Amino acid sequence: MPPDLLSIGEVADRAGVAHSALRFYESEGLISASRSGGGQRRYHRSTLRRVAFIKVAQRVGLSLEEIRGALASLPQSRTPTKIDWARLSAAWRPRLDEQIAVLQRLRDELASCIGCGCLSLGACKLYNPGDAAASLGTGPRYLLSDARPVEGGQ
Amino acid sequence: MPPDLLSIGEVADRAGVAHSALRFYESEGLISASRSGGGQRRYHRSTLRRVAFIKVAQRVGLSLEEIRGALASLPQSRTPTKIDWARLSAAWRPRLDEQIAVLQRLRDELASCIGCGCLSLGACKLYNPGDAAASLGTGPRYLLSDARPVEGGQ
DNA sequence: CTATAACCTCAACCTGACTTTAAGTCAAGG
DNA sequence: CCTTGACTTAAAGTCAGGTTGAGGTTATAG
Repeated sequence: MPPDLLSIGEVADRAGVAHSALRFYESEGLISASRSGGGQRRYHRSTLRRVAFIKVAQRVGLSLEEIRGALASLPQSRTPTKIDWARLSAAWRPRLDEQIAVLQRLRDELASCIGCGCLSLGACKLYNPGDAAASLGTGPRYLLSDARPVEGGQ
Repeated sequence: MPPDLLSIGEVADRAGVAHSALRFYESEGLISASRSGGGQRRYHRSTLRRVAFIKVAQRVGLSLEEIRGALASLPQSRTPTKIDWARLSAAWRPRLDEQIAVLQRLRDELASCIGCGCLSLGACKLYNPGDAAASLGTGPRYLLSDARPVEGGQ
């Protein structure tokens, strides 16, 4: 194996994603790889960080398409630096703030609604369509499973 | 039309959901309807509240399966009262609290990570797998679109 | 009585993020 | 050389939460 190049199995193990996911990311233009003589994928070490970025971005709620856009804004001419990555992830902050605010609003509405006992289509804010921030997306929701205790700030 | 019974179009209009969604909910056992002589659906008025409940529960992040479970705990012998509905939705509060806490933790980790500049697979909490509360689910995410301003508590 | 709007069923399709399967190839140890 | 595990491709499958379409029926206004 050429120096400093990783097989798909190594990247999968180290980054904690499935082989199939790496191939899928490649097909979606999120990562890339050179090939060995026999046609096997060989990843640059920086791919590890790229994949890690993808995973964190997903936690924040970005779609793969948005992540692709973010990754495309990285410099192509050189391996991205810490500063490049920090710039990208700093952009997530307002997004998280907004997600939190949406949930807090919902919680508050729920509290006042249970308090007043209305729960009616006409009068109740909860039933008010128009807050299109409603959906948390389709698909399986493991949102609340296995949430880690706070265990003290970093 | 028999008194106090609603057609699917009326329910769809008043509850703000598509006809197809109502049929789908019925197929999933979330709502039910009697039939007219010609086989058209006739909904009891309480179906409006039931559908409203489904929509709010979805905002909170419950799957249709969970919602079906919650609805199944309602009394079958009588039309549910405000108190019945309030009891169900009160159970959402801790769930929302937890969702908010998860996002706040993520935001805090992000902040410290940008501050320290690490963003590395080994050292960075952000890249730490094990917080399985990661996913917000697959599918389209309109989480942040059209978030309503707070406009004063109810 | 007729036009037409509203309704019916059933099957197929959609999105997103992957995983699974089938059938075959490559790499490394013994 | 042979075996075994890691790898290759392409296509199909999965899940949730519906939507869309075809082909046909019912309800109601005029």
